[in-house]
Amino acid sequence: MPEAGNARSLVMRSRIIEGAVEVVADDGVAASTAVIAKRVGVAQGSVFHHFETKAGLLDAVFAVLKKELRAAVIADLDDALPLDDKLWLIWRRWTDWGTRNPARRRALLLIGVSEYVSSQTRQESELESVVGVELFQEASRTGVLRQQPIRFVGALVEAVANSTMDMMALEPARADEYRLAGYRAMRNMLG
Amino acid sequence: MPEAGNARSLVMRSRIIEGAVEVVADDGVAASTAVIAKRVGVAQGSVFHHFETKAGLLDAVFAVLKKELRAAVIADLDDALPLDDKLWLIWRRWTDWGTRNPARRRALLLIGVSEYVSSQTRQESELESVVGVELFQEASRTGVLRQQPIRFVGALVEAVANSTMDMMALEPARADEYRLAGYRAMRNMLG
Amino acid sequence: MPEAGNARSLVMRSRIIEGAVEVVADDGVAASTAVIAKRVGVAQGSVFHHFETKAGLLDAVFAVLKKELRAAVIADLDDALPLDDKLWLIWRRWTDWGTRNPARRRALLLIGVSEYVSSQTRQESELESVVGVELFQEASRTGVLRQQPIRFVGALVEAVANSTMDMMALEPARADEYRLAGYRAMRNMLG
Amino acid sequence: MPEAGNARSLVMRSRIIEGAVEVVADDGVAASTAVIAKRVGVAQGSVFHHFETKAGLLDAVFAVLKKELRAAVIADLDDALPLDDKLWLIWRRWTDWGTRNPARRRALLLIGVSEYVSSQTRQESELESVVGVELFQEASRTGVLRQQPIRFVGALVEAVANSTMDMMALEPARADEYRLAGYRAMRNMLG
DNA sequence: CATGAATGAGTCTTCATTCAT
DNA sequence: AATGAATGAAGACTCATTCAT
Repeated sequence: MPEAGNARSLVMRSRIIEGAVEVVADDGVAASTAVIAKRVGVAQGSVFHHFETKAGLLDAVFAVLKKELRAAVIADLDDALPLDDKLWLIWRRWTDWGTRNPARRRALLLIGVSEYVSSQTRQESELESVVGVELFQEASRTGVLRQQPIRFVGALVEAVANSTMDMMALEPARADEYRLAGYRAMRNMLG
Repeated sequence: MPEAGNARSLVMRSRIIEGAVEVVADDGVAASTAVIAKRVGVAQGSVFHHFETKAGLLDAVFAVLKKELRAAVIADLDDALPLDDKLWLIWRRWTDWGTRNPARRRALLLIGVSEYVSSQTRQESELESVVGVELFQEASRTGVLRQQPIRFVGALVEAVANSTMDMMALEPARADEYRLAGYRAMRNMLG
Repeated sequence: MPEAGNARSLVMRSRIIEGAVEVVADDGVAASTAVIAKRVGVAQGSVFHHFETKAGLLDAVFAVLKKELRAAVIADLDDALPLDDKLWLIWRRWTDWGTRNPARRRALLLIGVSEYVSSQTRQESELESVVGVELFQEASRTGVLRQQPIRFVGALVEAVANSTMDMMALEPARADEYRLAGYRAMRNMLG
Repeated sequence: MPEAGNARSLVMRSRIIEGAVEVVADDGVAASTAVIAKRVGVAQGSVFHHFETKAGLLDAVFAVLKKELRAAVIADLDDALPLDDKLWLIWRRWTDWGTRNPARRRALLLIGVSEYVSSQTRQESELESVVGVELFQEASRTGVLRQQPIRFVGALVEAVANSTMDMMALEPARADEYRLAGYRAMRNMLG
């Protein structure tokens, strides 16, 4: 396991993660490490030079994708904006990310429901999300979900977002319409 | 492969399906057919007398659970009831089923996201759901989701239901509260 | 793992054990299970149908060889015989077994010093040996080893026997001479 | 490969050998070179700057330990001493070395029965032992082992010594007693 | 029909060794 | 000389599936 790792090593680590994203998106989490290695063009053993186990690799993939998604959604959010503008901006970025990175979205979903994510990573990624979710909770403060745990609100919003993105992927021609309908549904749901 | 099958054979088929439900709920879809056979108390080979492949078995499990859930939710629905009463009744039955059959719900979810479900079964189970979903669509006819495909509405409702049941399972002491909050959120979402 | 196992299965189990004996004698305990399977002419997986792990296999080999050696040495020992006649008979049978079964002797030795033998098997095989070792202890009752634990006496006798068999294997032409010299050395050692 | 090597290089070579002793004593000859390197605190690759192969390393370890044991046993032996005094002195030194260096003794034993020792090293170490063994042979000149090859005598003495040291290690409280009993047994054996 | 032994392709993982830096 | 990243050939073990009984 390279502790700090030189530049070349870090590049290789990233390449393996990217390969895993693609392969998992294609074949699910049951995809073999051999296929991942082949996709990246490295030796099988090299995968285990960078990640202790397959679980360690997929855990890292999950963490990376979560962080990436969060960054894409939250980046440079103007605090001065009205809440609704912020929510709509987040929604647009979120669904954009999903539309532009179908493989990443699919990999994130698949790994997320698998047993490959360590509870630590799951916890950390949940914690980091809090900032974004808080805005949705704020929006729900006058609705039927007031007094519900942030976890519940977050789960509901995420569920609606994912269903929306599923539709957008299914009918790209009407993607904009689905995005808006999904947003309004979510907005109404919060109350 | 017993096409129609005598009574004894059908019983065994059911027992294998039930065993698969339990094992998948415990160990995920990666559970081996050998473990399923052992749980049921039959020989490994017997599983393949009733199902051509493991995929065929899990496909059948999925179909059975979907049908069962649908039956539990839709059964004896009094057409004369006001729409909102019908929806609440459905919601209560749905979440009850999930609360009382955590293994079945988990198995249904896990198999549902796996590659073991044939597209035919997926299509059929979607078609069968239509009757129930129509009520939700009807409820959405004046809201932000009016003119959205029934598939979208259905997916949204299902997503909210599942998030609700997740919370109910997480904190059984507050299950009733989550059930109601989830229902209202769903109701608001439809508009 | 076949619980009782039918005749055919038991035969295969024995064949795998015999194959393991040969391969371990040739290549040491580091020999791969694949080579063992190939030597026997069965599929690799079949080895694990009969033995849970490689350790389980070698453990069984050890137990079988120990039991076999013991049987060959102790069988039909006339209690009426004078002690010295008994000891010499045992010695001859022991060294005969070693001479006639070089592979078995080598495998027994190699597995014995490896970490593949479970402590349970080791204990059991030690317990079973007691009967034979008691005679040597009896012979040592007037010598310098009187009052030493039977385990010590047993270890010393076994050590001398093995050194003797090593020499016999090295120079088969003088095997009889080494056998006798070894016996006398052991006899003197006991006192 | 440093042929002669400067001082620093020789030091490192020694450190690697010492690391290998410890690791082999702990984990057996199957221990990986990576673990050895880590124990020493050098890079994996560095091991192979000083030893061509793992076999080469363990071969060297074997030679070093053999030489060390021999030196500890034979050093400054007063030729004027009576034979029996010399033998007892050797015996005490031998068993002392084993008691004080359990890891070294264990490593020596484990490597000795492995396939890592080259036949050349084995031969050389046997040759060097001759000087010590000669004394035992001399002692056996009137006993049942007279006219037996020195190799046989040596093997027998070594076998008894090792069994003795095993017992000493097993019950340190009675170590002195076992040492003496083992010596007398050996002495009687030689005749 | 039921059984469970047998199969062999496939999985994750380890490790001695090489080599660019 | 020293490093440690990269390699790829094995290794132990799993498992869906087949088939003789």
